Amino acid sequence: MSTRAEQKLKTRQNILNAAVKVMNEDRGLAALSLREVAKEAGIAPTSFYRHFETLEDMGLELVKAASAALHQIIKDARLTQADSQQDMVQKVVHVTMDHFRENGPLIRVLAREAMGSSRILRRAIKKELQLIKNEITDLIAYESKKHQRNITDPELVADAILDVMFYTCVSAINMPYALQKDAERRLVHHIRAIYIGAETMANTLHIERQLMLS
Amino acid sequence: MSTRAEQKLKTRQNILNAAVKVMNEDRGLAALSLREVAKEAGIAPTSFYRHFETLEDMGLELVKAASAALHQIIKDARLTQADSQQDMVQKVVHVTMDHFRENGPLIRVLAREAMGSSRILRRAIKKELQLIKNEITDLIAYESKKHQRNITDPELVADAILDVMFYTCVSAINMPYALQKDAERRLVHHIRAIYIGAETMANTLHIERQLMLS
DNA sequence: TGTACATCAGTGAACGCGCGTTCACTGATGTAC
DNA sequence: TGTACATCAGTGAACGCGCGTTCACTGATGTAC
Repeated sequence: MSTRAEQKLKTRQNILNAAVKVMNEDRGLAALSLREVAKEAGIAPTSFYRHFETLEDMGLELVKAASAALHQIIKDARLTQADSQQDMVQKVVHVTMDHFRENGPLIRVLAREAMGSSRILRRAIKKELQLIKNEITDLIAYESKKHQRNITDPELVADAILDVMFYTCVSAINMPYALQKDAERRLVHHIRAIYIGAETMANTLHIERQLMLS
Repeated sequence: MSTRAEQKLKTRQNILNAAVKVMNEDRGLAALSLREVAKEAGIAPTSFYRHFETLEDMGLELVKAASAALHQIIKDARLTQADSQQDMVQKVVHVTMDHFRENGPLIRVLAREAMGSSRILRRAIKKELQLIKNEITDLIAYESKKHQRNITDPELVADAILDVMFYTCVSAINMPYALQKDAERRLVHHIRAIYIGAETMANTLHIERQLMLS
C-alpha cells in the first residue's frame, strides 16, 4: 500500500478516535461540532471533508466499529466452556463485561445514539442489534439442545437477555470496580432468572399439554 | 391567586411543553437552543430567564414531571386486581404501557437524558429511578407474600423488571399499534420469565437447604 | 372609590463567539516516460 | 535514474448565521393609602 493512502487511513482513524474521545465526555453526536472533532484529531476543520461528508456519516462508521466489537463478544461467548449451565452463564457474563470494559467508549456511543438525535444512526444501530440478537438466539437454541433442555422461545429469551445485558453493561462501564462486580452479580441473577423462567414455562406448558391429552 | 402569578405559571408551563415538543423531534437537551425553545413557547428569548436560569435548570423540572408520571404508574399498578398471577402481570404491563403512551414524550425525555449530556440531569434521573425501583420492590414483596410464594430477592427482580419494562416501553412508544401489542406480549413474557425464574431459584435453594439439613 | 407609586413579566437592540461551509491554494507523493 | 506532470490530503482566509447573554426599557398588574 502506498504511503499516501496509509497516511489517509491513519488520519481517518485519528478523526474517529477523536470523536469517540469527545463523545465519552458525555456528549451525543448531535452535541459535537465538526471543528471540535477536527481540533481533537489535530487537523484543520476543512480537512474533515476529505474523509467524511458530515458528522452523521462519520457516526455510521462508529456504529460499524461498535457492531464489530459486539460480534466479537458473541464469538468469544461461543468459545466459552463450562462444567455446568450455571457456570456457563457466569463465564459468559464475565467475558462480556471484559469486552465492554475494553471497548467501553465505542459501545457507549452505540448505546447513546440508539436513543440519539439521528434517525439514520438509530436505524443503523437497530439493524446491527437485530443481527446480534439473532446470533444470541442461535447460541441459546444450541446450548439448550446440547443440554437437552426445553425453552419456550429462544428468540424471546435472547431479546430479554440482550436488553438486560446491554443496558447493565453500558451503565456499569463508568462504575468503580466494586460496583462493577456487583452489577455483574446482578446481571448473572437476571439472566439466570430469565433462562430458568423460560424453561419452567416450557415445562409447565408441556405438562399442561399432557394433562389436556390425557 | 393573583392574575399575574397565574400568567407566569402558564408561561412557565408553555416553556416546558415547548421543550418536550422539540425534544421529541429526537433531540437531546444538549441539542436544544434557548432561542428555539423560547420561539416554540411564543416568547422572546430573553423572557426565558424570567423562569429558568439555564436549559439544564429547566431540564431538572422536566425530570421532576416525568418522575411524577412514573410514580403514578406504580400507584395504578398497586390498584390492579387480577384473578391469577399471570393475569396480574398482563394487567400491570397493560396499565404501564397505557401510561407510557399517554406521557410518552415526557418519559422519553427522561430515558434519553438518563444517558444524556448533563451529569446533573443524569444523577437526578438515577435518583428518581432508584425511588421507583424501591416502590416496585415493595410491590413485588407484597404480592409474593399475598400469594404465599417464595422469591429469591425482590430487589434484584425489581431491578430486572424495571430495566426491561422501561426500555421496552420507551422504544415501543413510536411504534405502530400492531408492533406495540407485540412489544407488550414480549414484555409480559420477559417479566413472567424473570418472576418465575426467581421463584424457581428460590425453591431450588429451599430444597437444597433441606437436603443439606437432612 | 380614586390616586400615586411599586412590582415585575415580557421586550428588542446589541454584543461577541463558534459554527459549517466555500474556495483557491500548497506542496509532498505518485506516475508516465 | 532523471524529468515533467498529475494527484490529492491538508490548509487558512473568509462568509453569513444562530447562538447565549446584557441591558435599559415598557406597560400591565398589584398595593398602599
